[in-house]
Amino acid sequence: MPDLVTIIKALADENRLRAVRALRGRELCVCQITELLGLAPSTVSKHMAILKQARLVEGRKNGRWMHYRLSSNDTPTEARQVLRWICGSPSMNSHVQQDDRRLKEILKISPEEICKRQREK
Amino acid sequence: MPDLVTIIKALADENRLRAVRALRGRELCVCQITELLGLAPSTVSKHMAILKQARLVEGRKNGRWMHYRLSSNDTPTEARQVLRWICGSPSMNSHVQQDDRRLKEILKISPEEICKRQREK
DNA sequence: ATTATATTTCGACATGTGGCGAAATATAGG
DNA sequence: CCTATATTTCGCCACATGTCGAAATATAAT
Repeated sequence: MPDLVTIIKALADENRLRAVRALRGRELCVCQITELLGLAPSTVSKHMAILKQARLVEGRKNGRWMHYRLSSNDTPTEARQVLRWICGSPSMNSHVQQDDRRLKEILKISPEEICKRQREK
Repeated sequence: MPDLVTIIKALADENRLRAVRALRGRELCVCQITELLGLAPSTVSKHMAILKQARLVEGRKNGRWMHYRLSSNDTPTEARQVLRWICGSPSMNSHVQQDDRRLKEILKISPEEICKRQREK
């Protein structure tokens, strides 16, 4: 249903690309992505909605937490191809290596702890 | 040199996508693309400049005519992959089939004739 | 040289987009 | 039921982007 332009527009933003890349091989909840990108939760929520509308990611609600993952079966062929392309692309942008490192740290602590810290700021 | 975001942003526009698709397997001059897209020449020129900066197309000047083609050797790997993807994607947008038809008509007449007609409007 | 003309650059404008904070929503836990 | 809280929606703002027409540029033709 979402055509090629919708998919490409969804990916034509640095932060959304970083989010997509962070979702390789795992689910992340909004607060984790927020922590990685350093944006307001409302902004991250909007970004994820755009990715979801393009069928690039899927959401799964678990209690108060919303988990996002790269979409799999449901995905149009175009989207799946481009996801492989983006996740495989080594020189995506200047954040790649730093994001990988930061994400490793983020995954060490629980989402609860992340939210708590974010509240305190 | 142009990173992934630059390339994707260059493609995140309906008219630029149509232009790229029209360039499969052939060169086109600005007036031909202008005729296809139905935009002002200055607008088309700007679009082509954006595609060129992302190294998705190359320009060749021949007299007063500027010919654009999909870039080949010079292209970064990312760009070449995504070009294949876009040109191969069947359900790109609602214009695909109509564009293919119109382009066939446009190629029948000479660029000189196209420019003449455009001047008269 | 002067004129014609294909393209690009420039200036202006309307619209789209990314960002935040505040308010709304939904759910867990007392 | 009431409070706490993770996320989303809404309203707003600054800035980017697509578009055009006019002016500038470069080249062909007379």
